[in-house]
Amino acid sequence: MPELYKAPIGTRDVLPPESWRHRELARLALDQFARAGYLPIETPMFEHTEVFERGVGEASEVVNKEMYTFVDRGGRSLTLRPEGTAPVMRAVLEHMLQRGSLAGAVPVKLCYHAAMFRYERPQKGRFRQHTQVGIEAIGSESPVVDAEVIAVGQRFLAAAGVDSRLLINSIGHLDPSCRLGYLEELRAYLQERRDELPPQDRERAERNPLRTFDSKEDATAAVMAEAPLITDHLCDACAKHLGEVRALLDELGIAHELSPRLVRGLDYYTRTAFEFVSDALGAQSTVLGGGRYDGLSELLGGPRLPGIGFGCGIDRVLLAGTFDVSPPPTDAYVVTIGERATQRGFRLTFELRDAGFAVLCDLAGRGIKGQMKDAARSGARWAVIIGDDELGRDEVTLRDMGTGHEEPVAFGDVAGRLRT
RNA sequence: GCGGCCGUAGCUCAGGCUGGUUAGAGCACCUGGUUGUGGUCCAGGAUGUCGCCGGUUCGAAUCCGGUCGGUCGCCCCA
Repeated sequence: MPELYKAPIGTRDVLPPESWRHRELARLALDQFARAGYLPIETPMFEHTEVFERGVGEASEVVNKEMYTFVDRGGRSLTLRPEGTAPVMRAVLEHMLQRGSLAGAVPVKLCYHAAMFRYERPQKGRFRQHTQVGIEAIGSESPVVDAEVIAVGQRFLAAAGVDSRLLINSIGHLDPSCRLGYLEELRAYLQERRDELPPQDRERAERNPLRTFDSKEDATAAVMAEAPLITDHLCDACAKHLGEVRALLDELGIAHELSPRLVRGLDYYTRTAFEFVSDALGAQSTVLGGGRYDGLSELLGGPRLPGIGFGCGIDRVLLAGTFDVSPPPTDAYVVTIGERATQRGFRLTFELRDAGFAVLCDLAGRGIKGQMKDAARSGARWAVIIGDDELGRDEVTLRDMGTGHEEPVAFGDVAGRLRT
């Protein structure tokens, strides 16, 4: 540890001007979400570890080995949130939002912009701390909610200039007539062709058969190409639900591909699963992903409370998309010569700021030349120059930094002149 | 947790294979030319634990080992 001032592995500082893009992109997201009726919610950065163990699922990779878990001074096991859905559901249950302050709102619609933490090996588009924006709609099973959530995500990505494809699937619900029955069939199939799988995938096939579809091994892909598909084994209700979601997407003209091999890693997902993938991200192709989690509330000990939502990594959106914004322009820079002028100029700086302008002044005791240079560096449109000559006439010299043209302006008229 | 590649000024990089005087360039930065004027130009200037630790050697940025960090991929995910 030779360097004390070095960010921990997998974390990074977002510096200007990139920090400006981050901020504005998050603002764009939250604005769009708000227009669709999703209200901002802030949950703690950490939760009781059990919220994730039970909500996300102890078998999942995320909970298994990727959580930042610590014991606080009171002996409680706490975990920095690795994802946004379980904490939001926990908050909805704790405050009984569906009956309390948001009574009558069915579903309860919430959105967030928050840091997530996962102890993973860093890679392109993947960090141990990253920021997500996301929405959750809790309290309705209607396929219209699914379609709305997906469409809100699609609109956001479009606005952020991300070129992506939408993959959608249904993974059914936990019942022998649906996912459980299918899993049995899939297991039997994998057992039958076990010898054809690479060792790594054999283990996976047993532990989490659905995930075998994700393998990038050619041999495995060949086996999975002929495997039974969940889409063909959904119960009538789940199949109908998926069909209705797709019809609504068609209604909006949102292109999507049925992807029977799309599976999600977190245990709480039921029925609709979807993700938007981009080719611009290397191995981390998912830029926005989500799905329905009708069983989550009960896993947390709550009543039956269906929901659906998505999470979207804004670091990835920035990497994959074309979203860009310019930093706010500087309107004026107050240049002063001499002590009296410095005092008067300092006051003018704040008078102009109070009037709504972006105004800078020297904070380093520079001479006029240094101040002019600083003014140019700041991109200020105007230099407001004040020296003894100006003070004597109760005016300033206003210099147009673009053309170099200068004109005298009375102190009281500066704000008005800047406005033109 | 596993594997490939990489670590030289604030930034982008040369030098390294074939160890040897004060380790370079461009950009950025500072000063002066212009004692009240930037962006151009000219002249000058400052800047590096050559990632870190150890080994080989008379001598290491250069060779070797380890380590830390970055990057890309596996796993998994936003």
